Amino acid sequence: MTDSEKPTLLIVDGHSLAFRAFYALPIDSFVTRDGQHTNAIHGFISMFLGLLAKEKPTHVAVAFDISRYSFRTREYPEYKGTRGETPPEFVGQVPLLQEALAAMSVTTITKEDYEADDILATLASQGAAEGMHVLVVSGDRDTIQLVTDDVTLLYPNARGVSELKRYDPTTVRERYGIAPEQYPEIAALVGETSDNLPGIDKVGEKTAVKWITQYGSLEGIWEHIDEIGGVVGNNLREQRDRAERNRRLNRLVTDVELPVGPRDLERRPIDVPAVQEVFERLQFRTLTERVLKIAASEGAVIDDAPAAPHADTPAVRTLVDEELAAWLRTATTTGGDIAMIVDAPLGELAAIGLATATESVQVNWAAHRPDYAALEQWLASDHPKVLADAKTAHSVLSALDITLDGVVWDAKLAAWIERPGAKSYALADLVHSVLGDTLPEADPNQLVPDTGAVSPATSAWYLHRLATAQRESLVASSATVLTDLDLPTAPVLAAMQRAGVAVDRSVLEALSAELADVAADLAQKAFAEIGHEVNLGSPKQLQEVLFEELGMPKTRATKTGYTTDAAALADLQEAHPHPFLGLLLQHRDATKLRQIIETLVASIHTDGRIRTTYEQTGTTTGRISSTDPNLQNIPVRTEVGHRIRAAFVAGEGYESLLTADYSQIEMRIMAHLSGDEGLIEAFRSGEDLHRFVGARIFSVDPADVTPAMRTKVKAMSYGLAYGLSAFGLSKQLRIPSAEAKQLMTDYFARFGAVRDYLRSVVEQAKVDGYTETIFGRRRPFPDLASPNRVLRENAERAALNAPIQGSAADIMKIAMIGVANDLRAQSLGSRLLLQVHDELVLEVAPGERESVETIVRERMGSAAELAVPLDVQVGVGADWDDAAH
DNA sequence: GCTGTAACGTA
DNA sequence: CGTACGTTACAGCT
Repeated sequence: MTDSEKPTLLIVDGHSLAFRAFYALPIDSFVTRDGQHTNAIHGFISMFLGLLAKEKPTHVAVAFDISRYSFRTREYPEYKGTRGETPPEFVGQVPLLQEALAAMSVTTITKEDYEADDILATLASQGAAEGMHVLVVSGDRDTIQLVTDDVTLLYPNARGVSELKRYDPTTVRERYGIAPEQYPEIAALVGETSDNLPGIDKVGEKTAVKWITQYGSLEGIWEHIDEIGGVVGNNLREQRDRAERNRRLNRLVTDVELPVGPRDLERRPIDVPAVQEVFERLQFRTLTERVLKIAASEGAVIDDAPAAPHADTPAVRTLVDEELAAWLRTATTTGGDIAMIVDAPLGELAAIGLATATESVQVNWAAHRPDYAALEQWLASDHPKVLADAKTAHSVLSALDITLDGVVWDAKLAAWIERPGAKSYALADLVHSVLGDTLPEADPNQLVPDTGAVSPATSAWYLHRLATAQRESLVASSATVLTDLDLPTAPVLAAMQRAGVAVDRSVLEALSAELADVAADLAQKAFAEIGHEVNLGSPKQLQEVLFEELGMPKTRATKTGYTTDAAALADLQEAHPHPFLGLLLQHRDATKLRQIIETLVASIHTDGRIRTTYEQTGTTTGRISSTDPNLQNIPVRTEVGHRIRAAFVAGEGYESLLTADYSQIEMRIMAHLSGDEGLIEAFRSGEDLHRFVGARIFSVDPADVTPAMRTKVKAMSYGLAYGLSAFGLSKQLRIPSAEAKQLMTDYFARFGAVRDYLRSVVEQAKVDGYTETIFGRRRPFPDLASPNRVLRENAERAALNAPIQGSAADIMKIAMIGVANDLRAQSLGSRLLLQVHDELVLEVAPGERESVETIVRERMGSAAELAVPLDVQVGVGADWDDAAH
């Protein structure tokens, strides 16, 4: 019989692999709607399916421990005694995993008084004896002893369970320098911390391997025990019983009495309905598909009817004219919210789906049909409406001059507020994760995009159910954030997107051409310095030039080599000056700016305006982001930056641009939240912040604070809210780390409450699992409990920043809502155009400058009542640069 | 054509 | 070993 004809028996230690998966996968990304954690199940099943596909076993079983007590704990009660409590999130996943395996027709085996590894050992030896090839999957090193020519061990590496390392006799010898059956003898001498089995003092792997190699076995060592000298020799003689006890405990039992033998474990067809039921409950989607795929390839019959919409989905009626008016009359008078899907595939309204809890109707939009009066009236009314994406609905409808009011819920915003940072807030994904129903999705490859997808009316019906579930589960503070902050912000953003901002194309084009010349010139000079051409935009080619040809010292490592970023090049220039470096930096600068300008020019609409899209659910902190193009990162710090901003102008029919920004809003929030008397006084005094703080820290008069001192204080202050370390501060300021440390010490000596506050934020977040802004916006931080130090410390810095950045974002939203309301209430023609986190840009209609300035100052200044004033800087000018102060 | 990485623009 | 974003070119993949 050749190897490929041999039956293959796959046996898995369920507990140890599930536990590995538990720590490998983010716990918060795998939770069902009723709070059941599933990350261990998901990770295990995913790994298991991979094994089935790759190894194609003919026989399969998964073994589980029954409890942590076995014959080993009876012999040695401290066995595995160092292991802490099982995490509560892991508890409960094991029975569900066993259910899932049962549905997949996989035999699970347990045995009272034995550990799973003993079951593996027994089945492995029986399987090998019956001529099978055996694959043992376990995260316990003791299973190395099972490896033979017929038994291969698959052992998870440090990265979790996605990759398994294969151990056959050769690889065991390569790794440990001994034969597999000798491994437990090594382990007995060295001990096993995770099992609470101390070994011989001062004996590590090296010594143990040396002795076993020299004397063949533990028995051999005992025979020559008096020949071994030194301290380790003494230790060995004194602690011999430890090694002998360890060896008794780590010997796996190969004759456990089991209800099944290897031949009984032949793979059986997957129970498709059972898999669908269990996986549905676990809210697994991609895994279900993977299992069903396997089932299909094995010939199982699958119910491939179109993904079953919920059994109670009401029939869809398409309404027009009087029918529509009548339906709306009834639906609005019967009370209750109406869910609405605004279907606009290419940004243009195609249909509207409406639903109550029991009915769903559809209005197919046809241009120039006159009879939408009842619908439009209803849309503009305050009858409560539930949406899936309010901002888009406002955009689409306002383009048709249709007013939308009465929006009381937005499923997308609600889902984001509950869980910022989630992968998707698309309706189908929310319906799946919250309700457990699978909405058929449109096939993006199909020419007619709608085919296969549910109708807007049915979507609306699902939306109704989704919103009902969300309203029950969303905590009160989050519901307030939705109602008071984000729902009213949506129409403001929609209007800003629609307005766009006028730009002077010729200014941008001239600047672009100028920069192109500069860049070409710099490139030629740079090439001359090194004697050949090179793609200056390719980090890879640059590394070749810098580190090979020019022989410069290596910089900080990246994944693909060594960094060539601006900071590193500046460092290189100091240590190893070379004209190429300066030319390269200038070239980078010129091409980057030119590229930004080109992107802007390419996005100018025919009316001379640029329109961005604001993402209201794109951040974890509560900020808004801007895409396509991003108008929140237009250069400003350099001379060219100012010239770019000068190209943003007031459009036709408007007299100027007005900019209004909060000065040092994050520092003010820190002063408020920390209650630091010194910082509060700094802001109340009206003195320049950094001068005031510098005077305190360096014990001088404010007038005597030098520019150098001010720079340091400024970097320190700003860095605080980001979790800056002394190391980072010294790096940024290019000062010795001792000086940076001293600076931090002096800072906190004067402003200690700030440090106390930042610490308390992290402490509280560790207790609660989330942070909160002044207005109650939450951000979860699962990684604060991570055993991985890098992950945990990253989370700590993000956590101390979140309430500060998030509160600033909340304040700006309140201000925007207020400004937009006042402009409308006073019937002004001026309008909001841009938001850049702490800055607003408005387009001022003729004669409205003073009114607009008053509104903006008032609304921004009073958006929150803090312990310190909110300072607003206003400027007006013909263009964005001119308007900045 | 898609995806990951490095680099860099803003608050 | 400083938070939050989005965009680009390059490089390597399918």
